[in-house]
Amino acid sequence: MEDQQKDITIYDIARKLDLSPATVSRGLKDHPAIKKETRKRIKDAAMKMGYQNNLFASNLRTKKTNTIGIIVPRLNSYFMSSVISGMESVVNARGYNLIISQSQEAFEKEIVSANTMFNSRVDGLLVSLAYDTQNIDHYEVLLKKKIPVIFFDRVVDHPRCTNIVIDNAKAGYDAVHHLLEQGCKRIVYIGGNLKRNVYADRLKGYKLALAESGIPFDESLVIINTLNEQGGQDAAQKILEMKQKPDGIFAANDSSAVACMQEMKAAGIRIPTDIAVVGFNNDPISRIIEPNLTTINYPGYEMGEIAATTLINAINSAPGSTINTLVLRHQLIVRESSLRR
Amino acid sequence: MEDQQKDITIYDIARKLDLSPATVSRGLKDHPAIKKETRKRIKDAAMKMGYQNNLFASNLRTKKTNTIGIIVPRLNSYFMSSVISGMESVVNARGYNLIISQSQEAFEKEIVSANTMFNSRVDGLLVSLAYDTQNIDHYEVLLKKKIPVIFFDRVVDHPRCTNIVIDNAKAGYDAVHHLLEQGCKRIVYIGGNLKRNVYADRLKGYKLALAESGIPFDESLVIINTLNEQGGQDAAQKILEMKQKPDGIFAANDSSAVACMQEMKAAGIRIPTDIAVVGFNNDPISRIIEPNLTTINYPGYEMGEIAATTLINAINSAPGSTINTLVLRHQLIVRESSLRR
DNA sequence: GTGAAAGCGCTAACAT
DNA sequence: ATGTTAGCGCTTTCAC
Repeated sequence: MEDQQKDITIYDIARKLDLSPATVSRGLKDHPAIKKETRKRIKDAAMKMGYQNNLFASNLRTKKTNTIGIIVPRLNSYFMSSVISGMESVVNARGYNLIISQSQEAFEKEIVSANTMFNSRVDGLLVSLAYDTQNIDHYEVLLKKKIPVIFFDRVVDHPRCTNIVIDNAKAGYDAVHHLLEQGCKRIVYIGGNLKRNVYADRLKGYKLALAESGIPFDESLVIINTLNEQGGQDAAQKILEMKQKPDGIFAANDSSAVACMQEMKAAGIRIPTDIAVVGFNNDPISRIIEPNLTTINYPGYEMGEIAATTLINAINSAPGSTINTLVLRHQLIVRESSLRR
Repeated sequence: MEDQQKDITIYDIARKLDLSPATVSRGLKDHPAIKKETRKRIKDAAMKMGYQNNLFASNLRTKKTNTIGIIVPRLNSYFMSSVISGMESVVNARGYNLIISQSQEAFEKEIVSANTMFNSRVDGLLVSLAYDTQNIDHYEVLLKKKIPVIFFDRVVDHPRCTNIVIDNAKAGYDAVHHLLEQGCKRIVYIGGNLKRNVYADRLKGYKLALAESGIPFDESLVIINTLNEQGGQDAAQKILEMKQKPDGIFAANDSSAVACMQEMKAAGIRIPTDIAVVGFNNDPISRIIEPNLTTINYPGYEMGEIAATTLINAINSAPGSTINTLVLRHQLIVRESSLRR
């Protein structure tokens, strides 16, 4: 009997304390117009009676939800977990809730997720685009209502959205420049859909580094796929079948780099002697594979923190945030997989 | 000007169609009492006017939120991502939303998360306990309101909660039995806090397998720590310092097993010749480490699906769900790290 | 410093 | 088959 009781409301507290609901509401919120002592009485009573703020009622009134949405391609990478972790830490500290949705790397599902977020009336949205997202019309409905949308990692230019990224072109350049320094002449790039800035920009860096060394760009050395384990294996297959063997690989993520290395090792290729390899992300697996994988450190946790902070600032300041792009620092981490001298 | 317009409500639709708000509300919900044709008119108008259901208003009325909460220790493991993925798939299909919170393996933070979930008025809660959670009093407030709570993986017995697990004792037995078959005589167990069923039960299985082979249990072969990378390294250190070297290791997760292997390899120990190793979870890293790690396959995705389905059933059927424990199938996967004959 | 009253948008019991 | 009405619990303007 004593479970399933009705919820305590501010009316119950008001009655008990012989105050008006309005005063109770104010007292609970530490409104300065209420006497300190009254405030204390109210809070004590609320505590004792097991009062619990009804978010739906207040959201209905105030039209703020204190909820932030996140749409990511997938949760299952070390990078993404770090990002989410960073977001959670700032969001919680600022009193917001988080709802997370996975697009499963699919455009269609991303649209559904965006609508769900809209219907849940999130105060703001953090997005990393799916692999094959074609356009971002599905975010217009939020933007039209001045709900800020911030893109991170896999971003797209939009006049009203801030982007949080690393300098992918520079990172790609750093990776390939390093391979060239190690004496590589024929370097394969394994990347994802070039619609995604991260893969396109890393390719730009690749090209720039080659150009700088006077090496002509060779289309046939660019392999595009989904960059998962299967993708890495497929890439290895392609490389093994090349008539003119490459001597370096720059892969746009560590999972594909590792899968590719395993396949090549199984085929008797020595790394780095025959082929030097550089990955991307500094995933823990880069320190498990043998030889340990040279990679680009990607500050996921910090990216999450910054994206969330920027979003909350945008939510709380009326005018369209003026920051266009925020670029975090990356770093080449050299390990054995690429060391040839 | 045309952005930031006021939301369209059922009143707007009612006025436009010369109907009552009640009829519109019913029409939108496909209430059978409304003429098919009227329903269509209502829906068309809603679509055209850009109507969007206000969840707060309906939640306030109905006291159902269509939201399910998840509390997990951490998001950053392959296992957890798989579980969440499985949950998301069924939850979405059934029209529920998901809110996810990480306890960061800390009791204190788990309490906060539980309260947040309660305040968000989730319809049900899926929980895997933090490393050092002492008791589950913080879920009583939900249970008292008949909000179903289901534990998965790291569970605890409670008369009103269903548990979704694998048979950890049997899995531990399988792992150790396999090591014994391979000729191991002194087997180390690396596990986590024995307050957690998963680690306690795996230890039980370990003991049982030893007992069966007539090998006396040796307390000094049990290493308890946090099972992360650091934990694995620490365990390796301890093992290297043992006067009487063990010839087998059963680690309660793959990350610690892998970190331990790396440390031992660096110290010149040969695996499996000097020491055979078995891990737990079938994390992708088990196929990256060399030699590939023998492990227990843990069906994370399925566990997520089943936990979510069970929860939704509990939400929709008034009486206390009668299922107490649901046990999924596990499987020993033998790879090179343990093969000595 | 506190109270009265209206209304956020929706639903459901009760009419008709 | 549709309409009337009341109310979910909270916030906030205006009054005192």
